[in-house]
Amino acid sequence: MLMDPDFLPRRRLLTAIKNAEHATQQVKDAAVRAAGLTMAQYNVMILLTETPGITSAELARRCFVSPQSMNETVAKLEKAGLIERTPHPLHRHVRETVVTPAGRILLDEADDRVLELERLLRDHIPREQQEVLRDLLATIEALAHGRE
Amino acid sequence: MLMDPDFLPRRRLLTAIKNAEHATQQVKDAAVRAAGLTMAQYNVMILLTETPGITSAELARRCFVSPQSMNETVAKLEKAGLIERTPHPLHRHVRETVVTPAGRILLDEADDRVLELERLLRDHIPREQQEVLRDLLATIEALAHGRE
DNA sequence: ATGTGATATCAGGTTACCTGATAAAGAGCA
DNA sequence: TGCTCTTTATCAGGTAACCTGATATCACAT
Repeated sequence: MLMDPDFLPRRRLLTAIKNAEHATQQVKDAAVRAAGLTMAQYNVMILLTETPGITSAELARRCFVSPQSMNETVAKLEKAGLIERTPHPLHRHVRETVVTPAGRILLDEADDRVLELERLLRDHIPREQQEVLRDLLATIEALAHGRE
Repeated sequence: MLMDPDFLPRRRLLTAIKNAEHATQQVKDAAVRAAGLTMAQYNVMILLTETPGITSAELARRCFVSPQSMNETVAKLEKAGLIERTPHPLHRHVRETVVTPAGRILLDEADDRVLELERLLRDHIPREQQEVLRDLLATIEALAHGRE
């Protein structure tokens, strides 16, 4: 059963995306782990830095994981004192989540190393190409989400 | 502690890559799971289709995982009858791995659905842009691998 | 013949997911 | 008021995919 050679795995956009992501993920993982965090924890804290005070349920939605899964990550971060969860003034069983100063220190340590990679990429890719890449990846993300 | 707004998470190439990969991965995962395979199994079988007869150790190297980890995946595929491992004629404790006809059927079933996504992407991205994207992602992969 | 290196594989452990089941509280409505 | 619907949070149990460490085996070069 012959396959169109233009659709062989090594010619696929999906393969190129997976490979690039996997390679960058490995570097990020080492950076994050060096600060004593896991990737899941790092991702949550990054989100909390951008939009402080969101709930665990909201974090789950933004990360496209189940609330239960996010709850696990958040519970571990809380026990480690890296985030704080305070009851919402109106809706008391809802808990607003923020990064603590201690968490911020670890996050910065991890993110500094991640940013080294980001800068490396930008130093090797012309600015206009960076825009093209961002656009293409956003298009792809949207197309994929439309398939779920 | 203020951050250069151009390096905020939502402006990062690394974020764009992660998001696109995650979205496509979800679709692929559903496709693969519908055929009764896991992503790890699918990836191994795809590699075996491109280069039949390679060893578990070689598969591990190409997937950037430990030999032990790959051994697990391969053992499960073998037990399910989806791959076959025959002793190398010269080096008898080395086992050459190939996809069985039964495995091929499941793989094709999974890959048909994955190719639907690949085609969707290509239908929405001009051909020249596809080349640009492949090049950029290959560059990024190489840069990241250089950092390990 | 002997040590080096590669392959294979067992054992044990972690992380990040998942589904299912509950509890608790606010929101909308009869 | 009381009742149902939805959302949030969380416990319990389970799985896939990784990891490190320890062994056994065998080819090969010194």
